[in-house]
Amino acid sequence: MKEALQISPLEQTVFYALDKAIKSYRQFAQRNIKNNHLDITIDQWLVLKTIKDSPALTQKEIAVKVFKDYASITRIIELLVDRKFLTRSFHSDDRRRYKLELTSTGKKIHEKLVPVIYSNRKRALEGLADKEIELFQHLLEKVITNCTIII
Amino acid sequence: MKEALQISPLEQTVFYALDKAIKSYRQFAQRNIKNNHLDITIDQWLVLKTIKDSPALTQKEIAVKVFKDYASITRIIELLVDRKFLTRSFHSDDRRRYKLELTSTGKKIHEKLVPVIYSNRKRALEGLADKEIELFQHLLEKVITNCTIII
DNA sequence: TTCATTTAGTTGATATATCAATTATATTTG
DNA sequence: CAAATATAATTGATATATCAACTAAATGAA
Repeated sequence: MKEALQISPLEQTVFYALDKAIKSYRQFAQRNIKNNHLDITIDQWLVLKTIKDSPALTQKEIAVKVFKDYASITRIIELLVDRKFLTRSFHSDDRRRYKLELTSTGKKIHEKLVPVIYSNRKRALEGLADKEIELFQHLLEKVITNCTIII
Repeated sequence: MKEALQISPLEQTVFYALDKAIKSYRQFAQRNIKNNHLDITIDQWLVLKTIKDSPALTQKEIAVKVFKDYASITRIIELLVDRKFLTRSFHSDDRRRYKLELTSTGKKIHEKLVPVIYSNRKRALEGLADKEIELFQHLLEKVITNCTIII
């Protein structure tokens, strides 16, 4: 009996669930941010937070850290500057680089976002035991490794 | 002792790993598609496959099935038609709808993609036991549920 | 010191995501 | 039947992802 290579229905595949899970979380998180009258996207928040935590990073290093493309970082930073959350000035040592600093508005919105993000994460993981969360993270990292191996 | 609400470093959060996992998989899968000289995006493939499996769906139903926005489906279908993978004609019963059909080129590329996708999924899950995959899926669905609850 | 190379970042083109507004057709209701 | 409403799909605007080509500054070697 010959068997054709079968692709299972989308709904049954892990990667469909993976895609759906991160999208659901993003929609959920963005909705909560909006409901708190904070006008910023999740990706902008990620970059803002990264700069706050590590002000000395280059844009490339930021990109690696948040797992985004260099070009995306350029554009997100542009928007953050437009929205007055960031200032960009030349770096004293290396004129190819920029010095990025949060404005007081930037610091304020960061501060207001912290509890929202915190609660988002908590609610999204509700009902999972600590052990399960640990395992979850482990499984995700396994997939990341599998997909990143250079052959 | 007062304790500030602490947001852990990105690298340690589940949602960072979740985002990174699906992005890694997508990059991995897209690279393999390209290496097999198949010129199609993953999202286009998803929509093409869905139409092949369920030719009677409306675009809205397709959107729900692949967890994408209606507008995105319109545009992806537009591209699939441009690339001659699909034909679009009016539906006989309801003139608001379209009848979508794979062309022979569309069927061919679908057929060629099946083993590639199959191998992508397999390789991305290498080293995970069946039980672990099951649990993985279960955890993902839990997150999806948590983020989807309407309050 | 000059030229090649590397590094930091930008820009353009195309694909996708999201939200809101809009069009065209069907359906329901008074 | 006519008006109101619902449904299928599109369109415009803006944000992000990806890839390739490009600019400018720094570094390194001859």
